[in-house]
Amino acid sequence: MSNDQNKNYNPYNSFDQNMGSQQGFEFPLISTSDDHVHNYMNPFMYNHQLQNPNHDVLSFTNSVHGEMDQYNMTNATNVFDDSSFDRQVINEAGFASTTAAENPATPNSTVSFSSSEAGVEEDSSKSKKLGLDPHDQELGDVAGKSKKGSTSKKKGEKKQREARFAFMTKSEVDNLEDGYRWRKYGQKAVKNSPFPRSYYRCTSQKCSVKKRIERSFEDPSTVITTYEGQHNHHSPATLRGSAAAMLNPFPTQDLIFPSNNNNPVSSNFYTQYLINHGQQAQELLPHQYSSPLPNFFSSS
DNA sequence: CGAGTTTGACCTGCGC
DNA sequence: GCGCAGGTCAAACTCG
Repeated sequence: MSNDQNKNYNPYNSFDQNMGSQQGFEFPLISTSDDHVHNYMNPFMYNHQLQNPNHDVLSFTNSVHGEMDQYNMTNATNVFDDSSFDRQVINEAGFASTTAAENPATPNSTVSFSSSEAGVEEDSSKSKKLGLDPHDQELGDVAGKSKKGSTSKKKGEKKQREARFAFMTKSEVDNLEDGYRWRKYGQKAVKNSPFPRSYYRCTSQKCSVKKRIERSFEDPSTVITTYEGQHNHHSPATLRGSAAAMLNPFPTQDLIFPSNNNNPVSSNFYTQYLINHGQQAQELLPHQYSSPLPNFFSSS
């Protein structure tokens, strides 16, 4: 994909054309019309993950770095204000991400969405255009590199990226409770945004999971959280008896997914999950999202 | 006193 | 090569 093409690339278009119809699902949020602009790849990720368990999940929600226009996501605020959108917990999106991260078939994960699939470029320079940064090519080197400049990466070696998953929540609180303990290790001002980006690492030893939290400059009430890597341990909250935290590595509060009143099933992750697992859909409160337990949540 | 946060310096990659 | 931006380090600091 050329730069110009990349610039105008809309993942929703691509998915709609290349993936959605093939898989027999309807995802009403995958739309490029101004009235249905969504910064959620989650149903995409979810469905894609079901069909392609070997693929990592990436989200385009990194495109907050002044690049939203490229994806026609400028109406994010309207999305959140739209009463036709449901609010659901992250479970489904979470396991969609974690499936790839924990799938033993992918010891060294690679970028999932090639241009032939969804138009996501693996090339680091193009990734940057998408709001992805080249540092994310790195895998496993938790500390990155020493301050002295030494690096575990040999010269010319291509860094590999940890599985990443980003999503947006509408919340006054930046750091959403997700059952894990995090240590903040940095904060940076974000270009073109009045809101800083905070960097967190999982406090558990030998766990390389990181997350970044920043507020959308377009919708200050929206928090963008990006998880990177996979926990190699259970949630500390497990020990405290939090069922939700046991099963869900992602925040359970106020996560927003678009829904479609005309087709609530297709837009409901949980329901879709149940359907795909031959179970009856039912309404659940966030704290009830404890069953079924996706087996890929269990640590190996 | 340990755990977590703050913050300026440093490192790296990329575009020009 | 230089400047910029993102990401990380680590000493100093805060808090319970």
